[in-house]
Amino acid sequence: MEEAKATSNFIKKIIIDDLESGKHKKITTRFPPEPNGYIHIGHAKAIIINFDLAEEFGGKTNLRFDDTNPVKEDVEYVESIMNDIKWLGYEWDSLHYASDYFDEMYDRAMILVKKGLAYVDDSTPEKISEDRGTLTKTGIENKYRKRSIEDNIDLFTRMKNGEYEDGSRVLRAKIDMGSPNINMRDPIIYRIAHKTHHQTGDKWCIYPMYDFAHPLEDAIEGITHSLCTLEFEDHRPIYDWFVENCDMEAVPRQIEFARLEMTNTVMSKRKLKQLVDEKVVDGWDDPRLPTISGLRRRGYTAEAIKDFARAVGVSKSNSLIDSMMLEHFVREDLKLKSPRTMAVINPLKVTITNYDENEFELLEAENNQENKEMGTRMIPFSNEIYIEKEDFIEESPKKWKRLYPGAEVRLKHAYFIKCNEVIKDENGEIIELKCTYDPMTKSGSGFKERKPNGTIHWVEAKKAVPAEFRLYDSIIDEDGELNKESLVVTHGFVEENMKDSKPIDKYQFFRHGYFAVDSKDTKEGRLVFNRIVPLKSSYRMK
RNA sequence: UGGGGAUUGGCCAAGUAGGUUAAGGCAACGGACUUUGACUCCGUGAUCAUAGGUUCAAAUCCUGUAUCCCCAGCCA
Repeated sequence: MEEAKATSNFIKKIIIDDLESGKHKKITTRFPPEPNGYIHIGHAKAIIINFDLAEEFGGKTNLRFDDTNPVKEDVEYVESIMNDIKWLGYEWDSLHYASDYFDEMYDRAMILVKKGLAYVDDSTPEKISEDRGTLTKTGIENKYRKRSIEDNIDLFTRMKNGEYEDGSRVLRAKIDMGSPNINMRDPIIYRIAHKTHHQTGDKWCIYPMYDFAHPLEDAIEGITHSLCTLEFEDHRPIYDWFVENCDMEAVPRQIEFARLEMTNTVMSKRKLKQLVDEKVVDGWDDPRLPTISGLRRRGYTAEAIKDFARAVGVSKSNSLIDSMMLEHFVREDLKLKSPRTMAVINPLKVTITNYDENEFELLEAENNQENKEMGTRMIPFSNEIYIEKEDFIEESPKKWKRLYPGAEVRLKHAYFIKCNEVIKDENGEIIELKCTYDPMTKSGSGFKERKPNGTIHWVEAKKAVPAEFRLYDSIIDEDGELNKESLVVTHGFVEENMKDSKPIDKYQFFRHGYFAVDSKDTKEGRLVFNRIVPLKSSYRMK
């Protein structure tokens, strides 16, 4: 499709400025996830912005795992993140780990110590917090702040050598305890954690904090434009302070933008992890989650996600995107790519009384009327078929365009049928319809003498293949509570020729929307379909 | 009684060295078409948070006010 590149935005203007002024010849961006969970569509937005920007201006983009806190991280996550980025269709210029720079970071911290710009603080966490002051109360300097450079060199070296307990000491930057920006009140730059790191093993027992590590990582890699989300605006002064005082040659520039928020879903890693850990969902790739792996399993395409992110744009205002927008781009992308096929997700048996029960015929059906290149297929027809329960009603409302007693409708790709008799069980449930068909009305015959009361889909009963259908709804409702009906499962039938469908194959089922074969639960002889998105307003009665 | 951001139609979002009827997308609502109530096609909405000011002229400049978001992890 003719999607527009990201609309013009403030980040582009900054880049163009920096390029035109000669500040940079090439730009370099980076995507710096912490490997502490699976990435979601919000991360995808950041990935797309970073890669698209670099591509548009002839630069490059690095992937860097910001693994400065071994307590929360795991290799499982680094693998899933790489996999998801590739699936989105991006290739990073080079791969890095913040932990690759631990030696250099330590040396740079020592530069700070030697300049008298960092000190070892022996205070308890509680004391540090107390001395930091509050939003309206200024912070106060403690006695450790006055330690000599020699003592600090010695103490910091011992910290690194593992002579102290976790939490007993920290290294702090000496900036300004009286700053109105709390983040500048002598931020902690190293903490002690005797914990095995997933990349560096037991080499280190002190780990750098984000505020210190991130600007150095960017500078070391020669990142020119370091994009992050709005909550880091307050951190920009620290970012610049470390780049300058650690004598970094390269001077990266931090630019903040609003994170993606969407209606009816959960976009916080913490909450997603909770849903996974408490087994409320199937795993990080549950089709109801906005994780990349969940969206992929559900059947969303990378193209659709990219088109969506580009359409949403980039700005600095906190916004809540209507998830209808995402659904739109998924339908748009699938429209010409997926075959239209018939599936009955809530079957009602129909016997065609004037069709010979020993007879059998094959009808030609187009795979996609909007994309003739997809060709045609042959589908069986006989005296026994299934139609959708919802397509029959005993008392027809005014604008009902489907079947009811006495009415005639077209079976898609086949004949007109007319309902003559309704069969119910002892509970009054409709279990079968007796209909007659009109051979004159065969699809493609050009029959025009009568107009049917609509067109409905069906599958031939004797050869139909059983399948399970999973219909998803928002994981949370309007009140932000967990939606207990976020998954509805039904059992029905699909066309015979779909029995060899492969996981992730996508189809449009008439009136029900787009479906993908589930990649986890579809096994030999068992077909499971995830509904990707419903068709727009498909069942609404005007 | 701190600091940093934001505020353009229901949801996003262009537009900011002031100057014709304030782009576009999503949603909604009409109508046409239709062998999917889909698709497609046509049509419909804002004076730019608010109050003043500067100007021949302001969403764009100035001043005040309101509302929302972020910051007091040895998380990122």
